[in-house]
Amino acid sequence: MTDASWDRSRCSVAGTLAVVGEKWSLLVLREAFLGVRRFADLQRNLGAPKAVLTDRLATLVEQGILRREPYQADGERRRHEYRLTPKGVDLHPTLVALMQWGDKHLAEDVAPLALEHRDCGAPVRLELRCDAGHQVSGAREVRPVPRAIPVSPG
Amino acid sequence: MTDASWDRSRCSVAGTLAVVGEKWSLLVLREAFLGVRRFADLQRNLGAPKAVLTDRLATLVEQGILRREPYQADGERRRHEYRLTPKGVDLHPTLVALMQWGDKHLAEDVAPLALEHRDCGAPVRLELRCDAGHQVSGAREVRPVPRAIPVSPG
DNA sequence: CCTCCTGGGTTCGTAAAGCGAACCTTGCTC
DNA sequence: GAGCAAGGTTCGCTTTACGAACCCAGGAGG
Repeated sequence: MTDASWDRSRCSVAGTLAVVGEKWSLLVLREAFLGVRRFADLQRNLGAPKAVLTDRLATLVEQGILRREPYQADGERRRHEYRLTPKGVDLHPTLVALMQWGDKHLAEDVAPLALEHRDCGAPVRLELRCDAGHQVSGAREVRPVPRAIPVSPG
Repeated sequence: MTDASWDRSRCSVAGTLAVVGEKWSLLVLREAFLGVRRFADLQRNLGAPKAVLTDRLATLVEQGILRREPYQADGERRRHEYRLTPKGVDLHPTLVALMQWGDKHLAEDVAPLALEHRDCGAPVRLELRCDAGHQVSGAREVRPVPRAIPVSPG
């Protein structure tokens, strides 16, 4: 029972999923990180229904994860594109985490997309570290500590 | 157009989301990482409908993320509990990433759950690093490099 | 023995979300 | 002024989520 004694209703995992946990949301953000910004390109790359995509984009804009910016291509009408805000950029590790898991457990041959450090070209990966500088090798080395509104102690 | 030129259908992000992207799946895993293993506890903590929970658990077991293990409590009937497999444990960074984002962007006062290094008690966080040992400060320092089946070059 | 209780489900009917196809609108080119 | 394309909206259908009710096994208690 010990580990159940904190208030799930304000859990950050749940909160984040409430914002980006719907179908397509994270895939839209994947595209955003790949530099895709226009509705039609998103729609083509994702294969999502337009209505759903419209709705997801609106939600992400509303949440401050994307922003809608006007742009003007040569000899074309004024349109707008969707770009990541800093708040959206902060979701990068989440996507990397999902990608790394898929690369390890789903890839049939080789990972379809590599991430490399722009400065040195070396492959990039996510790591857990503590503030004392130790690398944390796995989940078992991490202790979750509830902070808010503990169940009234006996 | 450059960044759109690889095969999304085998994207690891999409693949991972296909496995754990449904509603409740990641929250079930959150509970698993907190040590919750029994159906009734999961149901109580999550507030998910039983039918959905049953279905998610079955999917996660099928996918090799959880395993169903028999156990026997004192003076009770033989039941089974759900435990993370190594494949499931590998989803830890994903949950940490979601949590960190929520802690930063949704928390009203203080993060409801802290993670600390079991050995030294220091707070733990996710970091991007390259194999050359550099810390990668943000998404902009990462270059995505498609590897599979590029569009036939002109 | 019969009933209650509890964990772990299944079965329902309804409400919401996702879906593809069709349609609309704006403003460009021809 | 016809055609086209981006970026949507609308529509009807299918799938999924939902909560409430029910079921089943087995130990406890009378």
